[in-house]
Amino acid sequence: MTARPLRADARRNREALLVAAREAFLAGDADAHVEEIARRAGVAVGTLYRHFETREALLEEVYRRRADELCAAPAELLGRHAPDEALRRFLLLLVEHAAESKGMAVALETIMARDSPTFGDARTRMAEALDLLLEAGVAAGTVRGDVSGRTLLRALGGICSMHPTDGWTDEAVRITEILFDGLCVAGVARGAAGRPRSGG
Amino acid sequence: MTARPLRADARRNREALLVAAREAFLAGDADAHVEEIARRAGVAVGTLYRHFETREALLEEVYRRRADELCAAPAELLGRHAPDEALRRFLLLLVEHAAESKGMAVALETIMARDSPTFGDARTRMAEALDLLLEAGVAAGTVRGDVSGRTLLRALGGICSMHPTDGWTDEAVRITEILFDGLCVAGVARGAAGRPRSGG
DNA sequence: AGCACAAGCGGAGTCGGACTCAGGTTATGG
DNA sequence: CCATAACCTGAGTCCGACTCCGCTTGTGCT
Repeated sequence: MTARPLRADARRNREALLVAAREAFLAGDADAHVEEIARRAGVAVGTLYRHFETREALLEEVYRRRADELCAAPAELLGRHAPDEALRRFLLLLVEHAAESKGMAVALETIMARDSPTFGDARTRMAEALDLLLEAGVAAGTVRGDVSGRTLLRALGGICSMHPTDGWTDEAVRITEILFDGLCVAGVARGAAGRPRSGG
Repeated sequence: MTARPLRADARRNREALLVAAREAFLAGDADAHVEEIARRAGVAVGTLYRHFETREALLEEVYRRRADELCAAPAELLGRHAPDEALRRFLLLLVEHAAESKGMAVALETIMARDSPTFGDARTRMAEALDLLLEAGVAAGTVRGDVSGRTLLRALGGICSMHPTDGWTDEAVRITEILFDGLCVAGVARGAAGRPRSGG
């Protein structure tokens, strides 16, 4: 149980592997070969497997770290905005991140969509981040209380499972706004972004 | 160019392969082995590969056929309901299909999410089916015109990338209703869920 | 500094699953 | 009922994830 600290070289290698993997995965090559990642990190595959159970475990660690970075946002947003606005901004933040980095899109998609228990951790953190926002909104009476962060996450996952067609970002943002509006309690919805409901 | 008709035995084998693959894939085992599928169809792998370029090509054909079945629904729904109601029913139809069959969920997810050009065809048909409904709604003035079938498809894909947790269906239906409400033009939205839209 | 040794590392080798191809089999048109 | 092209088979190839064990090295102790 008592995990003694890693030896210095081991810690360095572990970090190098994560950096290499992050480069490969977040750069969009979700099926980069382990051999290649190990080579980039300057170690052999054996070393990679000493640090990560499987290829997928490495993938998860990379995505989990990325998710953690994003999960810091809600608390900060809540400090600066009303709950519903904070929620809106966070949703758009995720979508925009996905738009600008194919890797992030794959990451979001993977974390949210996959069945594998492996991603449960990242998924849970992400869902909790959303719950934080949703609950604040419910407490303020501006957001409906019958949708869980987890469910919302799935819808976002779908939206983010993108492929950079021209104009994708616009549509993704639009449908995210629709989703957001639906989450707001009727009549209390903010009018912020000046989004005219276009007729047709 | 002029494809002469398949020999009788070849046609039979091809069909048997599709049946076997459908059983495997739609039953939820999205990574069934080719060997197994061939065995179930009573042929050898070589035969499988004579009919389908790759494993993924077979997968696609199965999913494409399934998608075609579902794509027949919109036209029929439009004949019996107002456009917005038809749209709503179709969205819920997809979600419910996904709920009752893990395989269909995987199918929807795969068709909608994957980057591979392989699924472009099925994706396009599905998007067109949605476009049909959206356009009818726009013409009737009840549905907004700034969201494409393709985009909607993605959001649904996310919602459907489910894993049968208890209560999933309820949440999926709920978030789909939210999405639907958002698609309706303000003030004209049907009253079903009792959630009048705020003017934006 | 020097030593003991557990932690760590390298990389050839195993294993499993998608895919191929040479040779036998069979539908089909004449 | 023959010729032949289409078809089928399944052992073998290829390739990528993962393993294993002998060698190397950081670390704690004297």
